[in-house]
Amino acid sequence: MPELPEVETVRRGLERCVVGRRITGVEVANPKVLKGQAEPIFRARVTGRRIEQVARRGKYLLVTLGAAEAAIETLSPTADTDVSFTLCLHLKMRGQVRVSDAAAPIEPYLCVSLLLDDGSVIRFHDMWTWGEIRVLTPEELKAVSGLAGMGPEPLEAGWNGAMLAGRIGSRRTAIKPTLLDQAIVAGVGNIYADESLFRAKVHPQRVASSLSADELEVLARAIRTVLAEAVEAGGTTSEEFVDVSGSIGGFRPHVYDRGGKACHHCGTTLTRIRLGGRGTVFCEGCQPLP
DNA sequence: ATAGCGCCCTGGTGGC
DNA sequence: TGCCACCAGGGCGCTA
Repeated sequence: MPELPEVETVRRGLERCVVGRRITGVEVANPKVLKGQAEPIFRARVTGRRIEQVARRGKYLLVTLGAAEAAIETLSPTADTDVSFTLCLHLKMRGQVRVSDAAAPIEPYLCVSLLLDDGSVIRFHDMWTWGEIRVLTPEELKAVSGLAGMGPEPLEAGWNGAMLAGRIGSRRTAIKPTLLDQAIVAGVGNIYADESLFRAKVHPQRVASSLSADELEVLARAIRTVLAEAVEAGGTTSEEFVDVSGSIGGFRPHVYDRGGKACHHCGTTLTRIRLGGRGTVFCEGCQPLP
């Protein structure tokens, strides 16, 4: 569920709370989220390092780690002190990142804790354990397949209809599942694909390559606007998403998860279909097929 | 090359 | 009322 706005909300929270802090300890409660990275490697690469910056690429959180502190270095003999490591996180469907006092009660489904030098703790929770948290070298980071082929950031300068058109090329798939492809546009998931199509008044089953340049321009702008509004609101309102302090977001979708309810714009009952294996909600009144 | 599907996982729900 | 089958869903990797 966490998409670009939710991941960006978490990024901002981490930037505010943990940049400059040093990681003094690691607790792995559920190694499944390490996705095959050996626990001693994870531990050694993280321990003693300073959190330099927190970036986001699509739905990935990328935490840059600085040099290890000499005193702690000796406790981590396998740590490669010459390499700058990146803590690479993906929340997938149910992952949550929280920052709290180390003495605060532990929420359910805790997977990894990173203890910090000011007495706080970063906790990674994931009910489904689909999420990922690994510490990677620059080479390993480049090899992350999802990052390597990722499409443009829709909130950055240069994002427009022509860029979207270039990514879509001659694709014959429906526009909705096309928007979910991270190689087309970074960070859009099921919620914001539906919301963007609704805002752009584009039917989700339109063949992607059949959209005109004008329609793609409107759609590109709709994606940007919807994502920017959701970032501003601190992410979508859902029990499944909270920011680093545990607060839910303020963005309320117009169509997502509202199948069978009235369209906010025209009152038509919203239609729910399955498209590319994903639940899809749209308004037949506002988003007609041409 | 590209599209579609199964897989990972577990809480909530609808049906019997 | 209780139990169980089934559904949701991001992204990777395999298949056709």
